[in-house]
Amino acid sequence: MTEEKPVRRRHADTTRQALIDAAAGLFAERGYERTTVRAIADRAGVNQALLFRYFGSKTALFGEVMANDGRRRLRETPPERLLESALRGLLAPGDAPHGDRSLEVFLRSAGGDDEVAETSRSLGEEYTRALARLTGEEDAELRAALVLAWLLGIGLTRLVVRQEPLAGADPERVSRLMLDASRTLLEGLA
Amino acid sequence: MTEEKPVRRRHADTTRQALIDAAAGLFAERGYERTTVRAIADRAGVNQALLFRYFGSKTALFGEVMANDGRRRLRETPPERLLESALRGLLAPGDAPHGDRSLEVFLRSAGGDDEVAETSRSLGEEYTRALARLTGEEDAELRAALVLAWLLGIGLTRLVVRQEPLAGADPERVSRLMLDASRTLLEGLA
DNA sequence: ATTATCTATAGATCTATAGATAATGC
DNA sequence: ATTATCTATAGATCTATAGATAATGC
Repeated sequence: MTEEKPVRRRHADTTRQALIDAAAGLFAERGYERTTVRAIADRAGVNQALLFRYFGSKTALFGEVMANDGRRRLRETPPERLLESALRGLLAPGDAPHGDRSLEVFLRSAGGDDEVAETSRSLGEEYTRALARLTGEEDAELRAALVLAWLLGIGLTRLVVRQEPLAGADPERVSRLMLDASRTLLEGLA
Repeated sequence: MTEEKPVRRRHADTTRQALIDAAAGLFAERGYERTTVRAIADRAGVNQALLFRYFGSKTALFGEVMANDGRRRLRETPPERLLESALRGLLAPGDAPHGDRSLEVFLRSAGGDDEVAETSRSLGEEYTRALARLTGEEDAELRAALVLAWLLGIGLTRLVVRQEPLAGADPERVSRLMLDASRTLLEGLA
């Protein structure tokens, strides 16, 4: 019942980070468009005017979130484990090991704002390049892009649209089916 | 330079259909959220108040569009050609044979309104059931759902996010890679 | 007389800004 | 004195409605 007002020193960097964290969470839960600057500020426990003071605009904050959090998995995961890591992140968002929810943000924000789409596109292209390193086929990038598209489609169906039977399926079974077929595709056996 | 004011009799059914057609086009181009009721009315050449008179609300019009146009491909295409037809529709929206752009609408509207997501979900589940008829595997529906997810992911990457190299890839090559791998998956060989 | 259509506007958002207030550091 | 924070509000949307106007059918 007590107001959870964390003892927050007046410190710009702390506030900035609180806004980034709040935005990252809300963008992942609702997507860019459905998240209001006021909701972000409320979750961060500060006034919404500060969002504009520190980031200038809502789209700029989105870019900051993607630049900060969004590439963590790409940095920390070796390419050969990237696909599995990303897939598990989408199938069981609860137990995310590094808390990179950027693919969720991507999926929930894709349809909207142009500047947002641009930011999302460049993240996707980085994933594609990383996955393309796994295969020596001459059309490596296209095959990698198809595998990434599959990953995104599964996330879209399961998380965003919540469409059965994928939404309720066992993560292990989904992973096995998808990863096996992807490996075949990347290795040029199909 | 002349105003294209089609000679339109005052006829409720005609106006209703004009609104549905205009909405179908705009939803496919921009998605539900980014399409305003005013834009729909303008394209239909009527006043925006009529949209509410005939459909009650913007979400209700969305439902009407999906019910009308959205299931045309499902009705007219035999299951064994459904996947290829839908894929080609997404890869080359220009030469759509029956003008069913409901999957585009689906992709561009997925992240938004809850009622819209509900409508989209049920369309997706119909596709899944149709595709599941192609395989006798015990997990037919899950395999079909994975194939549909792939289709949606390709559409999302190519049409909505416009991410390379998929956005600019040759439709034939994409089709071949995707359909071959899907066939393997549906037939339980993978 | 009926009903299709339009005008005008309410009411609810939402992003962004200008300027006041309050907390820190020298 | 500086700067982090908040108050108050402008200005731009957007959906939806109430009520006036105009075209059709008997």
